[in-house]
Amino acid sequence: MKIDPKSSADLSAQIAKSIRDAIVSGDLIVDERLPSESELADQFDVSRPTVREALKRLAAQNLIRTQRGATGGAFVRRLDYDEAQAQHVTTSRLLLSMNAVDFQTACEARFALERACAPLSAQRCTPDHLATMRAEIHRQTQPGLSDERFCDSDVAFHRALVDGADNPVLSYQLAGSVEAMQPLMNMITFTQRNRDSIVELHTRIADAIEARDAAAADTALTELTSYTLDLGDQAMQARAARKP
Amino acid sequence: MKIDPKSSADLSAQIAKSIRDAIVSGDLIVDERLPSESELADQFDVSRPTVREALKRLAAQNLIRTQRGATGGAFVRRLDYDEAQAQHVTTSRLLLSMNAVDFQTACEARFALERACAPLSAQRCTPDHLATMRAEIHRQTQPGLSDERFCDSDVAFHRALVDGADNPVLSYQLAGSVEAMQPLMNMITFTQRNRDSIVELHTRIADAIEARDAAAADTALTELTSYTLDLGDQAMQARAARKP
DNA sequence: TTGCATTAAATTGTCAGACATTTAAACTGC
DNA sequence: GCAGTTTAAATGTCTGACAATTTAATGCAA
Repeated sequence: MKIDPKSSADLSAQIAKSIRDAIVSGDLIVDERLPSESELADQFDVSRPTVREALKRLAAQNLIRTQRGATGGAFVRRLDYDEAQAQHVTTSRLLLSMNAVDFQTACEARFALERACAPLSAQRCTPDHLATMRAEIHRQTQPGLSDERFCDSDVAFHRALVDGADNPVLSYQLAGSVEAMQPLMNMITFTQRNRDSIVELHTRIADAIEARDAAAADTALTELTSYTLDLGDQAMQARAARKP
Repeated sequence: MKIDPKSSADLSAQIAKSIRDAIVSGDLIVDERLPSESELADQFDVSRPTVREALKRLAAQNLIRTQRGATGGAFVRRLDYDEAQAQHVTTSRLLLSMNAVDFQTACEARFALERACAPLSAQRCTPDHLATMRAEIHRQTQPGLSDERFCDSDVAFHRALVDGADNPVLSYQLAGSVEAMQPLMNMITFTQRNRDSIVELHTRIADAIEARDAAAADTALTELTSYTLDLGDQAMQARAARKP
């Protein structure tokens, strides 16, 4: 293994890329042990700190894990759904906040994706998922619930809906989208009337899913979309009025 | 700033988390300069190599960029759509390969999501996007096109469809899903008859989008979904027969 | 022979200090 | 005022060392 010496990039970045490529291409398989830091330093003809910086880059991407001790070292790590999803949520949130994505755009994207999995959820949803949805709806009716808790419950409801499609890849993609929007949703003030309307729509969605009625679920989701968009518009206008 | 000394985690991981939290929470804003490595070392009471390992972790997540020279340092980086998307694709691909996600699951997820944006695309698609779709369809009819190139073109076609929805958040989420599936699609051998069928379906989709007919687009996409699933099944069976 | 405590070895984690490289600003001479 | 030079600040890299952790080997006693 050798690194292009005339490349202007950091050595640690080049080394990280080299190892990452080996992992992505399947050249290094899950749980395989990488050479020790000293060996890597020799192979790449750099010092150990440089190798370590490269390994830390990979660790930050959850591509490897390290173990200390005699049989320790760096091992290729199996990326599981939860980790990937957490990464996805973090990245999506940063993307929304750093690029000042407006509420409409994010909301539209979220509900469009959610509608995509509603038919599948109507087909395959288990009693477990339905129970979760009902429980969250009930939580949303409780008096004295803070706006933030209401949003939490809203996310939990929609996660159950998505998970009901029984497709982990879909869940991974969608949960990222739904949870990434939470900070934006948290800017909304939910009046009692708002909550009543949302709870009613959630109930209709749950009923439709339970009845295996994809069309009804789609209709309710569409209404929820426009209702949420309206709420967002009002919140934005209120914000604009406060800070002219 | 100080770090929990009794935590068992790596110092560099703790420092990275501390800085990452500051960025995600908005405490550090885009293009803001972090203290120099020496200053950070003093603040966190660790050595400079340890700080550097932490910074490399953040750099690997595209959260910071570094500049050398007198006015250099580490700066909070604006995460743009392309970068986030590239990250998303990489993560998704690894997730699929490392967890041996089967073709059906990935395919179902992909087309479910794609159907979600077809109505929006039918509403807003520009002549530009349509032209791209037509061009890719034409490319798919060319004789002597390798299976891999055919897949490339397929991805490009669907990207144009997705981008036609004119919602960058949707594009970001979906492109991840579509492109992540490409390695799986590449395992399929496309016969001339297969290609003809796909091209016909693509044409129907493009026609529907051009006619602003969301329902027709949805129908064609549904057919394309089941057709692709069939192709996948055949490919899997062929594989199983070759390697019993 | 078996069981247990001790020791040794390998590996990552951390530190200190040094030098190289790059970049922009300050300075100097004209 | 301008061009070239110097200087200072910052990251990039290297060397060598030591600490902490974990496993394996070793040796001794029952």
